[in-house]
Amino acid sequence: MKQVTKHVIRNDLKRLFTYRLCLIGFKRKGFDRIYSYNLGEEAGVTAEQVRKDFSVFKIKGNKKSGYKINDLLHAINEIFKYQHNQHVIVVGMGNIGKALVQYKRFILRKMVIVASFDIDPSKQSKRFGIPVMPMEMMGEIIKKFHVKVAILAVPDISAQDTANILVDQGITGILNFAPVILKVPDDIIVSNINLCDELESVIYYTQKVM
Amino acid sequence: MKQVTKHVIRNDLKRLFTYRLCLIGFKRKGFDRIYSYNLGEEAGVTAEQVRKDFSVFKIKGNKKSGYKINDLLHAINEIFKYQHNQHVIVVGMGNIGKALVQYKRFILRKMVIVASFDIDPSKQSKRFGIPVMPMEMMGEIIKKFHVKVAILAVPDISAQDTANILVDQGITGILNFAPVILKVPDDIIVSNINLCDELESVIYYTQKVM
DNA sequence: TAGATTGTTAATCGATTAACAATC
DNA sequence: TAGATTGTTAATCGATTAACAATC
Repeated sequence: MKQVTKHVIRNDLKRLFTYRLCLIGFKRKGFDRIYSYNLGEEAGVTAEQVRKDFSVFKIKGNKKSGYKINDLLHAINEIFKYQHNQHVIVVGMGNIGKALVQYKRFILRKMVIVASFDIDPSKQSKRFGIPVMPMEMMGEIIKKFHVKVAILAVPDISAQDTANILVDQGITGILNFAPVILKVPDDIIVSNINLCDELESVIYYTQKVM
Repeated sequence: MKQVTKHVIRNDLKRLFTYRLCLIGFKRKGFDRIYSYNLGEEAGVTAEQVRKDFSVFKIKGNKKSGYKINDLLHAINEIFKYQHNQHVIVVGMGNIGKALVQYKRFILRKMVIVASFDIDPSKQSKRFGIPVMPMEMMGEIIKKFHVKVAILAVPDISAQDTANILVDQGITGILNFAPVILKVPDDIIVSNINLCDELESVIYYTQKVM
């Protein structure tokens, strides 16, 4: 029943995020329209890739004058509109957890952290804009705020146990910072961020003579 | 001259990190030897993938009795040995920067943060085990500690300017947390971690009926 | 209209998986 | 030895790129 999940961000979705970032940049610089060639160059992909991606997501341009930046931004936001104002919880208030509850950009992207949890009672007294609660209150909060997604930032030894609790309480998506391959039912989405792996990779490539 | 870089973690390298994690787990459970099948199952890939990866990195097993866990761990560590005890700096001491300088796991993986930097003088008085210095001292520290890799955690508006300074000072690898596509010379390694994109992706897939 | 760009289909490229000989 | 597993080559699959007709 429990199964290893693989890594979820599809490449085309990731590129869509990148395009949005670039489009906001172009707009800020005063551009109104854009060609697949310009956007591709900025985003670090080919023009064909850009057109192909838009084609997959049914985003249309104009055969002569390219794409209107506002239309593209609107179309991309439309793809993600159901994700807006979703409630998220953070479990584990160590260094990473604390940073994430205070991370301003989630709000700008309309993702709302409603509560955080930690087993350590001394952390529960502290406040970072949102309350830090004991683990026992998780079920109640998940129900109250219809939370579907949790950020898991507990120590690696307790990661699997905590993930099991989250799934039992109705969480269907986990952004996991613990360096552990979580085993969850296969309808649960897990995405892993391993900061050590990321940093070590960069070091690896800088050391490597290419 | 300046060029957009793409995303650096090669899939096989990423899997190597995953294998290491799994192997440590197996070892802890008392295992001594392992088959490609077991490791694949634990890591969420096929047995063929495991054998292929080991083949690429010239890691040998035994045709009857599989792989010795200690040999595998040793071989994987050998691949990354030149990365050990590399010095790293953190630029930007906001939420993310602060969390990273206090992140214990980097040390366990033999990556050493030697200093951090922030333009805000009020942050420079604070200490998190390592000193927070004014940006002007960056060149000196980079030279003194032979730093090649920087973690970039400044606000998005200053990310490109800061990256330019880093490259000028001799940094060749950047782990970038700012939601910006950095333009750097093409011999510079850039890896991007975009926390909003990661969280939004998880939400996207949980909302999507599949 | 002529030229340039999109949108889509076909070709290519790379990565994963299958097959199987080698061999412990 | 017989059976099982590795290691590598070939086949498949999927993603990216090229080509080009449609069209503004």
